[in-house]
Amino acid sequence: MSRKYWLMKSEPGSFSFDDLRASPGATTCWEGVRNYQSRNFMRDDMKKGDRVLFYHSSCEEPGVVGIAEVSRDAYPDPTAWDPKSRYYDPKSSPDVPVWFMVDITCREPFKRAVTLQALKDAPELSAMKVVQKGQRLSVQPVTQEEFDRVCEMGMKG
DNA sequence: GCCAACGTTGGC
DNA sequence: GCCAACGTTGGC
Repeated sequence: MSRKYWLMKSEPGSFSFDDLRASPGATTCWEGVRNYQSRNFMRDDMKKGDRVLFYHSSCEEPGVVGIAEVSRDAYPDPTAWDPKSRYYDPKSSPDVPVWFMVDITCREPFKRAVTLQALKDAPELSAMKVVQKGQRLSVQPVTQEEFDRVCEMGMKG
């Protein structure tokens, strides 16, 4: 089974790529996704070893800032059944979990962020969901070609 | 802060 | 099953 490629959004004000690097083992659980399509991608299609473009959203300069890797297959998100969590959702329970998460681990920061504008300016990336208007998925698939191209852009001096 | 686009909810 | 109301996302 071949490796797959993803883009995952995070607001740097709540969890940035630097936060990921500073986490124990440079690893975090991707808690709090409460969208069915994004959940399905994580639960059904993401596998350990898949590569991730880490994207900063809702910030001064939105864009891809580094590479991460899926380090654990999907498992139930326990914040969904914690009434004190901001991600609490009474639809989910330990017996019948509704929401799932994966773990991701930092691989490599980009030398230079690949801004949303730069993504939009690259004709070969025009099919990426992140450049399309009204596309709000926080977890989205990208092709290997798109992944490689974004890495190239982020790694050039 | 604004607002367009989208997803979810709930009345009917 | 329809659809209006509402909440959220996220760029600007």
